[in-house]
Amino acid sequence: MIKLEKRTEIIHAALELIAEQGFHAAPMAMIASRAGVGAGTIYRYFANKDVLITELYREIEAKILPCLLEGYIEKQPIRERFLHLSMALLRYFIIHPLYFRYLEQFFNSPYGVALRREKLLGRTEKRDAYRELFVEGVAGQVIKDLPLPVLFALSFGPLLAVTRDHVLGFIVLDDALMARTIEACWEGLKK
Amino acid sequence: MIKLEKRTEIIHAALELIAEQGFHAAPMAMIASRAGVGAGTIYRYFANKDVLITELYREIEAKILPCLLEGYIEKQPIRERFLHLSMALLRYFIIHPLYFRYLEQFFNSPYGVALRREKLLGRTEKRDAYRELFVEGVAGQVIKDLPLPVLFALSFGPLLAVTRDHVLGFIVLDDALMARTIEACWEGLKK
Amino acid sequence: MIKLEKRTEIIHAALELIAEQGFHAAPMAMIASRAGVGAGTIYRYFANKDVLITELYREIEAKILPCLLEGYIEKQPIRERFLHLSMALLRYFIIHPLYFRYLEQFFNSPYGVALRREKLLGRTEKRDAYRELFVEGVAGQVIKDLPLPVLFALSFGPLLAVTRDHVLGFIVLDDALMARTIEACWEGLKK
Amino acid sequence: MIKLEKRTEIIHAALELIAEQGFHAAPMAMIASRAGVGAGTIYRYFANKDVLITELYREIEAKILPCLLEGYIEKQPIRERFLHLSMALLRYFIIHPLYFRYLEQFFNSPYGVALRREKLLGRTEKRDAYRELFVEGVAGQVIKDLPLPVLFALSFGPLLAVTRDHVLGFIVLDDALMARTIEACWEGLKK
DNA sequence: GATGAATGAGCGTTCATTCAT
DNA sequence: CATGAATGAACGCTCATTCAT
Repeated sequence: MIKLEKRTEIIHAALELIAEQGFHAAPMAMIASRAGVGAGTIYRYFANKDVLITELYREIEAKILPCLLEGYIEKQPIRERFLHLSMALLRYFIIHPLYFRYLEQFFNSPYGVALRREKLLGRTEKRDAYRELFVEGVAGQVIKDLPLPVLFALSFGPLLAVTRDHVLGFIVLDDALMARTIEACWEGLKK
Repeated sequence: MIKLEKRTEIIHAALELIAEQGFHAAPMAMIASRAGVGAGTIYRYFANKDVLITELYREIEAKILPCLLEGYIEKQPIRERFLHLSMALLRYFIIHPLYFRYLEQFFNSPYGVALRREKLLGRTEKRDAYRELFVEGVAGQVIKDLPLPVLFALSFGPLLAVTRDHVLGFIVLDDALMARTIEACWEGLKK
Repeated sequence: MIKLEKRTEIIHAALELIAEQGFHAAPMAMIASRAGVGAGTIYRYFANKDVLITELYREIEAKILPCLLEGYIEKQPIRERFLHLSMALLRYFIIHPLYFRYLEQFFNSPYGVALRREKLLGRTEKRDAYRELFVEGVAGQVIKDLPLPVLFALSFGPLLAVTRDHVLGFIVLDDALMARTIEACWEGLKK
Repeated sequence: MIKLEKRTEIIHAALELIAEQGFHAAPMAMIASRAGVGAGTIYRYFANKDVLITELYREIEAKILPCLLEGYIEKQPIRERFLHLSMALLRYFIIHPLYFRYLEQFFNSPYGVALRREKLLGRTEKRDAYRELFVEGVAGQVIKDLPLPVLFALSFGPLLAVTRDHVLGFIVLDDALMARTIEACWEGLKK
């Protein structure tokens, strides 16, 4: 369908420009021209720039969750589940560096401020998998008895940092290094 | 000297506006008016906005390092030195939330992109204290044998994340919680 | 015939939107959607927006004239004929406030500028009824010997003003008030 | 003072463009270029286009009132006062046709809609002079006992209509014709 | 004939920077 | 030295019109 193709082109052009150069390098006219459409055309698919930016964010997020949960076995021990989720997360971002960079830009822009608040409060499903893990782990005395935000910090802090380093080319995250990094995170978490 | 006072006022106005609302809320005219100077005056102290923003960044960084090293004893065991540096870092940001928020804005803006690259490559002094620590720790088999960027990630990742959570009001970082968080980081690092 | 129905729908949609909210609230796409047709379809019936707007004006005008002349008796005295025409005019606008509001919008828009010139020069039929009246009245020394535009002003000026007040809800024009208002106009006209 | 000159130039450019061609012919860039200033400069004097348009309206209005009341004698009979005010009004518009045309454009645009409502309710000083006149005249049985809006219509309706005709060149309003026209209005008003 | 997706010129507005005073 | 008025390029967005289907 033509309609969907154009929408896809626009979303993709926005993704590339913003992920690669940041929001300041992505005026609507440039998004349009990279997408190969007229400037006004964008507004047939997105009410305004805010909506385009947020929609793109949601699309990315919607793609991540299923990947994390693929092969995820609820009955496994907490440690194994943590390793699984984290490995999946790292792999996803390594495969989709544009998504990672976009998310970084998004959360550090006025567009993402409101959403960041939500996320930090742990309202989203993706984090819910982690959240359940942490709650269960704390209750079962497997994980340190620290406030949830601190547990999140101990997990996502290093994971996102190494992903950034990989994406920027400072390190090469192969499976072995990912595994060792995640293992280190776990050692910080575990009681 | 009048000259320095104006410079200081300008820097401070920029700090407040950017830290509190982000770059998009800090046009030069607003910085000037909050600083109590004419719009053109800023250009007598800073060649352009880029320079102002970067200069402010450097000033903040220059203030942090001495604080981290205050009471820092080179001869202490690696663990103690890590705890010391990290405690000092957290305390510094808790006391100076404006600086923390500015740094976050800065690193996630076009202005900070070049510098981020530098930092990640570990060229700056502040990180050098940590760097020495890590190099020494790896050599002495006290710290995991992971690439330096990963070690940085395991340390700064959680520390900056909990600081953010504190600044945004999601948790309250008192000395005890800071200590436990840093301890957890250490457990991730140590062999 | 389908064709005529569509044309009617388009004209009617334009009438409603423009009369109720003004030209600025009536983009072609909105007219089309209210008319239940495609945006491009309008251009099969009207060469462009200008033509649509002008055509709508002409249709309204064409509807008014017969109403004014209904029951109009050429042989009656001038005063009675003036009262008749004016009463019919007021009643028409009271019954069709959308037409009245459209005409107001139209004459005060770029679209109507050219036509206004025409009208003021007295080239249109509707005014011709009045015009004959005035010419005859002046000749017969029944009406003041003033230039035609002044006589038009003394008649239409108050009539349109009270209609506007009625449509906007500032007064309620019942038959009695209409009659008294028209009578007052006549007293201004008569010798 | 340069500041005032620029402001004046901008106001004047807006007045000319809007009075002569209507709002549609007066984009900010054109106002700026006719005023001989940069596009951004207008915004140093007026917060936005709305404000410019409204400010211009207020300036015109503020100039009219004193002219109407010059030589106005409260103690004169109602008829004389009506003739005085109306003569002054007509003369003012004849001398300042641009003002007249601007006011017409203004009141028939979204900008003036709110103000029109106010005016029709008779809240403004200028009309207050007329209003007092009418109230007093009705009470003293000199003027027809009609609702105020109708009395306004019988006065302003013809006066504005003949002014328009003059400004557009359909008639030439000399003092004699003005006097006769106003006299005719009075005959419509008086008991 | 009818459609509505696509277009792009043109709008109002912002803001980093300059320069006459 | 310091100023702040002036600038104009660039932004996000609208809408009359076209044209492939």
